Amino acid sequence: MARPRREQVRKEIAEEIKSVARNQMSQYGTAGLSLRAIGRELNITAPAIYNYYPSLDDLITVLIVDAFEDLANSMETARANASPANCVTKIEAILFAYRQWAIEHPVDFQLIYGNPIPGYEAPVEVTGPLARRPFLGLFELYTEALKTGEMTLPEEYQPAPQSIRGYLKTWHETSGIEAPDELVCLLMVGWARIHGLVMLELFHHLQPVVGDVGALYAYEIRAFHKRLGMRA
Amino acid sequence: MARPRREQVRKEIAEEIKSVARNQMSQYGTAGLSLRAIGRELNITAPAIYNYYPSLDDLITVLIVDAFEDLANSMETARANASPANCVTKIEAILFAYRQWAIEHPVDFQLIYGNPIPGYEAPVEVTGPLARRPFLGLFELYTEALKTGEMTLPEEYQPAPQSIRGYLKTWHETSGIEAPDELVCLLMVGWARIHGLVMLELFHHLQPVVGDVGALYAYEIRAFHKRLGMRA
DNA sequence: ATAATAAAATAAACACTGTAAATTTACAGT
DNA sequence: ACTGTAAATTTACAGTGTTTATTTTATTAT
Repeated sequence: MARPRREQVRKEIAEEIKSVARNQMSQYGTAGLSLRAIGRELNITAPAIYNYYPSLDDLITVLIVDAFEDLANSMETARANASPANCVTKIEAILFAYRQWAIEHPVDFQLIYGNPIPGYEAPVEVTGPLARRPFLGLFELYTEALKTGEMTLPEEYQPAPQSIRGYLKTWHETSGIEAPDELVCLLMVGWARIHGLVMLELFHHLQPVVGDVGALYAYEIRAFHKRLGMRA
Repeated sequence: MARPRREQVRKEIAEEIKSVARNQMSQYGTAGLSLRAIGRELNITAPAIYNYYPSLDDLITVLIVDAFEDLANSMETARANASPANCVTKIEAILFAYRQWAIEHPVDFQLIYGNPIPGYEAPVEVTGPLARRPFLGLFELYTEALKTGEMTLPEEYQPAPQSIRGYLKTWHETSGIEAPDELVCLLMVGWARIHGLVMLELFHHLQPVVGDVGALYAYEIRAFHKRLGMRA
C-alpha cells in the first residue's frame, strides 16, 4: 500500500541540505561545494542526499532559483518601502537594493551572474523567466516616468542602433512589453552600468582606486537620473 | 659539477603545459582544469608537471599573468593602429579592443575579472600592477583630452563625492597619477559601463533582449563621448 | 666509450571528490 | 507480528591534487 509520505519531514531535510549547501558555497565559492562535505556536516552519508536531490546539478539549480527569487524580493520590498512620492525615489531604492543584495550575498550573485560552474548546465526554461523578474518593476517605473514626462531621453542616446531596432520589433511581440526602442536600450546600458560597478566591487577592482565604492555607485545613479531630467 | 640546465627544452615544455592548460580551461571553465588531464594530453604523468610548476596554483598564476598581458597588448596595438587624428578615435579603438578580446578569450576574461577559483588565492604583489596596465593608455588619453579641451566634464558628474575626494588625496601620491577627482571618478564609472556590458554579454544576458550586443556597446561608448563633447 | 651525476620522469600512496548499485534499517498499514 | 516501501548505509568505481620514494634518462667529465 502506498503509505502517505512524510512530506513534512522530507521538505525539512531538503531545506536543511540546501541551507548547508548555501553555507558551504559562501565559504568555498560556487564551484566548491561537495556532497560529502554536506553529508559530514549533517551526520549523513553523501549518497543519502540523492534521496532529496537527484544530483548535484539539481541542488545547484534550486540554489539558483532561490537566489533569483531572493534578489527579486529584496528589490520589490525596497520599492514598497520607498517613499511613494515619485518614480525616481522608488527606482533608486530598487537600484540600491541590487548592490546591497550583491554585497550581502556575493556568492549567490556569482552563482546567478558569474562564471558558469564547470560541469553544470542551467535549465534555460526555468532560469530564463526568473532572470527577468528582478527587473520587471524597474521597467514599469521607467516606462511610467517617460509617459508622465518625469523623464526624457537624452539626445546622445538617439536614435537607437538600426540593428537593435530591427530586433526589438519581434521582441516586443514575444515579451509583451511595450516601450520605445530608445528606452529599452537605455535600460539595458543602465543595467550594465550598475552591474559593472557591482562586479568590479565584488572582486575588489574599485576599492584600491576610489575607496568608497558605495559613494561611486550613488554618484553614477544620481548622475544618470539627473541626465534624464529626474529629480528626487 | 653543476651542469648547465637544458633551459631551452625546459622552457618549451613549460610553455606546452601552459598551452594545454589554457586549451582545457577554455573547454571546461576556469575551475575545470586538471593536472592529470593535462598529463594525459601530453602523454605525461601528472606529477611530472610539478617539475615545471610547483603547484596547480602557480600554473593558474602564470595563466593570469599571460591573460593580463595579452589583454594589455591587444589594447595597446589597437591604439597604435588607430588613426592618430585625435584622442577620441584612439580611445574608441582601445575600448572596442577590450570587448573584442573578451569575446575572443572568454575564459581568460573570466579568469581575470570573474569568480575566484575555489582554492586559489592570487598573489596581489604580482597581480595588482598587472591589473592596472591595460588602462594606463586610456588614462593618459582622457587626461590629455581634458587638458586640450577636446573633452569637458558634464555637470551631472560634478562635484565628485566627498568621501572619494578625501581618498583620492592619498591615492594621487601613491599612484603618481595626476588627474582631477572628477576625471578619476568618470573613468571608473566609464570602465564599469563597458565592463558591465561585456560581462552581461559573455553570460548571454543581453542577447535575448537587444540581439546585436556589439551595436549596443558602440552606442553606449558613442553616447558617452558625445556627452563629453568629443567628436570623432 | 665509460662512469658519474643531476635532472626529470614514474609508480605508489593518501585523502579527497561525485555517483551507481546492492544491501540493510526503520517504520507505517494491515 | 508481518509486509512493503522509503530511506539510509555500505561498497565500489573512476576521477582529482599532491607527496614520497624510486627509477629512468640525459648530459658532462674523465
